[in-house]
Amino acid sequence: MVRAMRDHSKAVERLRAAGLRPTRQRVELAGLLFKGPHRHVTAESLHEEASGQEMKISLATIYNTLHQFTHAGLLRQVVVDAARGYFDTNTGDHQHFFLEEEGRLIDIPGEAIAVSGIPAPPPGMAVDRVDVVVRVKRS
Amino acid sequence: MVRAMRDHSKAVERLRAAGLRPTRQRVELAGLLFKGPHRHVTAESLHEEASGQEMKISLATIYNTLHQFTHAGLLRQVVVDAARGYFDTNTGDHQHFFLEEEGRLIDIPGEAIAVSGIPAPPPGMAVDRVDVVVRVKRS
DNA sequence: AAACACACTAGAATAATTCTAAACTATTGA
DNA sequence: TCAATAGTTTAGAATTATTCTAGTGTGTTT
Repeated sequence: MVRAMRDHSKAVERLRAAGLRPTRQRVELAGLLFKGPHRHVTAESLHEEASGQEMKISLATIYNTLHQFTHAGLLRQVVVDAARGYFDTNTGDHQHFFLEEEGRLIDIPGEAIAVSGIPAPPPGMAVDRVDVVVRVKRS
Repeated sequence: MVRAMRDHSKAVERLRAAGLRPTRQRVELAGLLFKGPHRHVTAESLHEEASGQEMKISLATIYNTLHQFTHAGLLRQVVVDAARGYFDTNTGDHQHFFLEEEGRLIDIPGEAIAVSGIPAPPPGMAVDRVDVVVRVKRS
């Protein structure tokens, strides 16, 4: 009970800090996403997970929420596969292995990897973010 | 006429070398894709271009052909944006700037950029390819 | 507790892509 | 040269992921 309260209020705080109203749906999804270790989800996978835990949240809300969380910097979107957006709870500096056959992502810590020699962006443009995807296959 | 013949037979050679039958559609698309300097296309953009030049090629064939060319190593697919696959005629070692507002790609030469410190892939897996996308925005 | 702005939802709509099955065409070998 | 055949193209339907719409519900502020 105490524990449940703590988790819940942590999610509420997190949402408030991000300028998002702590609605029931957002709090529940934040619970799933940020309770444990970092993870990668798709809208569909998160929706199934929530439904499996008797949370009543529409798929449209999952999409909205994932994008809102992303805008707020709580998630980061990783694009590896046309037509499938993965959202990562780890927004820190890191990159990914992408297992092509399985469609699965594995983190590569930011300290491990370095990209050097990026040319100056076109005039008037600034680097927003550098994504590295290391595609791997069964050998 | 002589020139046209030469271009045409180069495309045919290229396709034969890749193990693809030089059908009318494939030859025409190869003409568009490989005639000039390297370029980035989507299925839709290539279809419009072909249609604009009175080539009668269905969109389904454009999709098939882009994927066949990609398997054959004639193109490389760049994934930057969920739900939009860009195909690049430059299959050599290079990376991309992605202009987020415009949805446009700009090449970064392979010599310029270097990725170091990639950890060993999971056991039984081998690196297929490393993609770097430098996302830029108006500053 | 009322009022307001914002959020949620089901279901329709959209967009990109893939599938299907019938019609066509390049290649092969007689 | 001309079938046979194996691979290719096509229109249109189907699928998949995602976004939109507009009506209902809820958190916040006073």
